[in-house]
Amino acid sequence: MARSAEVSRPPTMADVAREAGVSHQTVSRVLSGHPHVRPATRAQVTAAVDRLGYRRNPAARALVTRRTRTLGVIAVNTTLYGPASTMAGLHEAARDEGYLVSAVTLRGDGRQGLKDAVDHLSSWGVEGVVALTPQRTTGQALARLDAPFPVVSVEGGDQLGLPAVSLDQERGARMVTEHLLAAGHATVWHVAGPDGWSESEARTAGWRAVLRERGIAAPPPLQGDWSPLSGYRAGQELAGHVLSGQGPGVTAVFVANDQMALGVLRALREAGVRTPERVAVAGFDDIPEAEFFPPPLTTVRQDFGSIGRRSIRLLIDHIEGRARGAEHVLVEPQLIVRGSTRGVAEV
Amino acid sequence: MARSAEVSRPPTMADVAREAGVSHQTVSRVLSGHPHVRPATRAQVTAAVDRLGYRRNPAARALVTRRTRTLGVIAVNTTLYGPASTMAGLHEAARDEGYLVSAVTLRGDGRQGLKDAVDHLSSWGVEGVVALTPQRTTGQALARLDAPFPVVSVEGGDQLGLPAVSLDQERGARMVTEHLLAAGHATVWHVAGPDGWSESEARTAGWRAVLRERGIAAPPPLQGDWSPLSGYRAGQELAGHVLSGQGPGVTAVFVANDQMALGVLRALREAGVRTPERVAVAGFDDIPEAEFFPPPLTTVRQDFGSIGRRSIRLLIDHIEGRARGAEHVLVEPQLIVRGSTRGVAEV
DNA sequence: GGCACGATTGTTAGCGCTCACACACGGGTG
DNA sequence: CACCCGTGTGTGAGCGCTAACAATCGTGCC
Repeated sequence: MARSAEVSRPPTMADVAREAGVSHQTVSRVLSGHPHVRPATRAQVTAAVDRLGYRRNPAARALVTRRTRTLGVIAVNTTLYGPASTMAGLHEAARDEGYLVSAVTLRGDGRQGLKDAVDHLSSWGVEGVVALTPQRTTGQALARLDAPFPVVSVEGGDQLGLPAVSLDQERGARMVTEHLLAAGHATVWHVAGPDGWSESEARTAGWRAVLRERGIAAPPPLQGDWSPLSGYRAGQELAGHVLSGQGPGVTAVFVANDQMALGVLRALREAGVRTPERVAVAGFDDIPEAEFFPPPLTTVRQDFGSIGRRSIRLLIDHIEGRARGAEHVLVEPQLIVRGSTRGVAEV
Repeated sequence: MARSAEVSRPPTMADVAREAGVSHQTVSRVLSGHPHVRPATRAQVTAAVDRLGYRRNPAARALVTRRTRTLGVIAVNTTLYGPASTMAGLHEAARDEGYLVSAVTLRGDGRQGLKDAVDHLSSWGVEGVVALTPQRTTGQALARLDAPFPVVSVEGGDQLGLPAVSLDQERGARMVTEHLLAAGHATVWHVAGPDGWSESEARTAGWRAVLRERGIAAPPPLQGDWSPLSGYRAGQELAGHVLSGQGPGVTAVFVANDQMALGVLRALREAGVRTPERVAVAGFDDIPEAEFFPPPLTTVRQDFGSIGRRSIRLLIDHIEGRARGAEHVLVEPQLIVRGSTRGVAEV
């Protein structure tokens, strides 16, 4: 490791060149895998690199190549299972493609928060952004932002004019609804997610479409905010209907996500309404806990990891000029049938 | 927006200088908030910046300042609630301090995977790393890595010789155990997490310490792997003890995390063992679902967000030379008492 | 035997910014 | 009235790297 005694600055390409007895350009060529380098030279350079523990300075590279190989992610609530899993897929794919990913959580609401987030990423020179903006207004704000780099929208709804990736929410909702009808239920009730969320709206739309197609009247949907508590409240209301025996009978409920379904199950249980014997319940997402709910929850699995990976690939295709336009990648949902909709009690 | 017609390259500081009729140095001064600039000049520069939509090139800055203001995070499984929440806190704090954060998930096991992760971050010039490495071996590998930048360990156990942040796991375990004993239970059973995880070991240690202090024999701990399924299996075993009436009576169980507790609850329910009347159950973490478990789960709340924020601050203190050495920041746990350990059934 | 051409290596110029320094100016001080 | 010092601004020199071009050395072919 003996070398000229600078105080303790990391070695530069020139240091390596000197050590290997070649020019700095040759070092650069070896490091970037340029073809026309004699094997012997290459070996010398590699040895010198190892000896000195040299690493290329990314800032200097970025300065001259105008490529930072850095991507940004904008998300709302990354502590939930879905977004967190999507992020994991995102990071993995980006790393495989040789990019760095940095995430920013949206703070404050819509317009300004979004602009701040984009600015933050922008000031670090990201080459593109994946935005997890499930709320309609945020998606629209995003589309209007006109960022100086490609933006891919994930679960951001349809009409944004941006390249997008999402689960086929409507299809998933149809699958659950059809599953419940096939089990002999006369109709299917629905606990919807909050207004203004594209996922929420697509799931409701899918549910409604199936009922319409079969000429079944859709009961008035209840509404929650994705939280278990809101599901609990909706569940209490449903239990009321069951016990009072009024209106179209409540025998099957499609809840727009698993967390709310947990709340619904609790409310039904507290009211003495047995699941699935008296009321069948299904959710959406397939969070890891769903299999252990009382009873195990029938739900629609979203392959969040795959959504993340697809969106990174789409983004990179745009950055590297292999894609243009606003294509929409749809990921297939999968119905997971468990005890909460089976004829037999599991618990 | 009229300006000299380069093809379409983003404006440089020189462009702004020309536009504002000053030198590039003055622009730099304005942008970095240098004091000795006449207000009028400052205004001209700001106006020119706005007019041109100018942004400083981060690569050029980093090249000369030798500061990338980028941090790395290494984590294992970021899809779980705990790590995901910690990450969120981390990102937030870093953004407030003007740093960019990039995360990398560990792939493969211990040594090599860790080295690859560090290399990846390193090649992007991170100035420091926060490592969420709850497994003992990973933590040790990390300590031995001798990275060229500060590393803060989160929940990585004690003896690593690295600056560290963690929840006071042992204290949390003591709180639950004491809570259960105070409710009149003769002893407390334990479903532990997997071997080799510092959190698992600290929780077991806290539980054992309380029993020892009171001269109570510790029942043999069962063991899971954090998953609901493993909790379910442990729960079946416990249910067996309860029903057979053998050995020291099972009336209270401290489960090392909430997800396993969910499995335990299900197993007990299936075996007809009522909670909390017959057996009280407590968990650890306070995941959002815990409040809606059947019954609502008594647990120890970890303030994951705060853990994330503290670790970023600690890391930045090291980077900026305000701290040295291997101090260990402990975050206080909080006991959350719910129906699963109350004398009265909630459900 | 000379020349074209590909393989291999070196030389030169920046990329866009900050730092160190120089310079100009004005008002107080001895 | 010369001098000093603080304020405000400009000039020049790189940071460490890649891209473009230039130079050198063979080798095969006519």
